[in-house]
Amino acid sequence: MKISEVFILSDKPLSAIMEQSSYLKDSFMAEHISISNISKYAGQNVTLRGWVYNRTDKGKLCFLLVRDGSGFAQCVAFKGDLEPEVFDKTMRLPQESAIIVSGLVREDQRAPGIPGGYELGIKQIEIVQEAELDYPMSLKDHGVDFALDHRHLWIRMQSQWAILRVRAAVMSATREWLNNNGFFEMSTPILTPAAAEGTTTLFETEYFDEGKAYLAQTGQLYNEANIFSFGKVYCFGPTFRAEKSKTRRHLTEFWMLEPEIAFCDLDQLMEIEENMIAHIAQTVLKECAAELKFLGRDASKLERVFAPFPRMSYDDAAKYLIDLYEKETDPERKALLKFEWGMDFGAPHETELTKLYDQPLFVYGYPSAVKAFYMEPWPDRPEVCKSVDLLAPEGYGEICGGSERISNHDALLARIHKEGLPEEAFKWYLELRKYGSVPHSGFGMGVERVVAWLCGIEHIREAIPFPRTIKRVYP
RNA sequence: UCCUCGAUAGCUCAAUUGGCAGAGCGAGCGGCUGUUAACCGCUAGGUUCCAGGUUCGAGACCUGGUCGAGGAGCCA
Repeated sequence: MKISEVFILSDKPLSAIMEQSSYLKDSFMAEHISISNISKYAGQNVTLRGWVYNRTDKGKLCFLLVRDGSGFAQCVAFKGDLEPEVFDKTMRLPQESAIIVSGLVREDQRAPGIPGGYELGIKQIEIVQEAELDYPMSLKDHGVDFALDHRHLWIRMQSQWAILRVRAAVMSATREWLNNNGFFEMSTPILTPAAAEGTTTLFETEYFDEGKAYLAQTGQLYNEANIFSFGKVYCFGPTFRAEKSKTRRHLTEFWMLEPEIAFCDLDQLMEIEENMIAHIAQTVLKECAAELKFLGRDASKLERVFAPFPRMSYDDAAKYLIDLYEKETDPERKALLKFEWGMDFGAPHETELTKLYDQPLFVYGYPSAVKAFYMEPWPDRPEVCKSVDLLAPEGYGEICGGSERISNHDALLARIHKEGLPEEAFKWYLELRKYGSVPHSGFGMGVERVVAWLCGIEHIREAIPFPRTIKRVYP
């Protein structure tokens, strides 16, 4: 069968497109497939629907790299196989044109793509829309500012496609593990009346006649209410921080997972964290092998991510860091590594600690002074609290932060007073400690940081479809 | 808020001591039956971020500003 026709539909109404599409189906009878499954169709005629990612024409031969959302596949047109006007049109297809292309799938090691190794010999091509010629995102390098200004187009590029597919897998694996382990997803409010930890880092908005409302920077306090009804819960949504942080690890809007568990102490919390993180890493390794390979990620580094993770007390970490600081001779590095007991870790400190292991590292028992007011004090050491941070290897830093919460009413009230927080705002939160209070714990996981770590990318702004930074709310 | 760096063609960048504004990619035209960010030839494409200053002469030097990046602090 040799059918060679080009339909140019861009100026026609949708009904006309539908009509001609169904005509095509009848006339060609090729199954619509996803590129991700192309290897199953070797030797068969199929139809792909997608966009021209790249085109290379070579005289009587034309290669189209077509993407369809599920992957990237090479489609090859030979001049001798097609009507002259069809071949000519194919040769001139601009990047990003939308097409429906049919032909024979064949195995060929030379064929690029994701997954690659298979290509489609074009028999018929339908142009849904011929893209305009001034597509800004050429396949060469781009600067950060230009790329972010064109984020709506940048996400079409292979690297961004791969990263955001990993992100989706991370989110799905996270929910999968929690749902399979007795957790219930609870949506906590995004518009909130007050800060959990002070008001300097909140986005503020007018709320009718009620004064100010603030975009949530955590759902934790609400989840502490939820556990007394559901036992084990999590919230998973956007979180907002108005901090003027300008680093590769910060966004003003990021996605945070926050599990909260009743009858759970710090040790049990760490077990939950390491099992969940290991599940996420192993799922991504399995389901996103092609994406990680494209990104050049060393998969062996992730294969080691199995529970249990190493644990280190803050005291031991501090000892190690102070020793490191004292031995450092380079004045510039010495200034960065400056450390004494009681300080919170900076990024350079985290990096040094994670160099010690090729697994994520738990550091527990931080000084209460550098942590939030609701964290349970260590027994007999009130200057330290039952908190734990999980630091990702290879310098990716803190991916989870959690703690056992104060369950005693009077102890919590005392902390609220000590921090100078308005008692009235925490009335309901304190009330949870009056009716069946139990030891409980929870943590927050920054999705973009986990994605950046798993993908091995430099900056978390690429780990979310439309990043919001201190200098950017467009597009 | 602080420190450091940057802004030149649609994009990525170069331009020696202050002396004619350049290349690659992208776009257009032509050539090529296996390209992997193809290659070869030709064509088009510039308010060198803005304002002022020094100079015979400024992309470069000086002053002020705008925008951006990296980092610190803070945090996930």
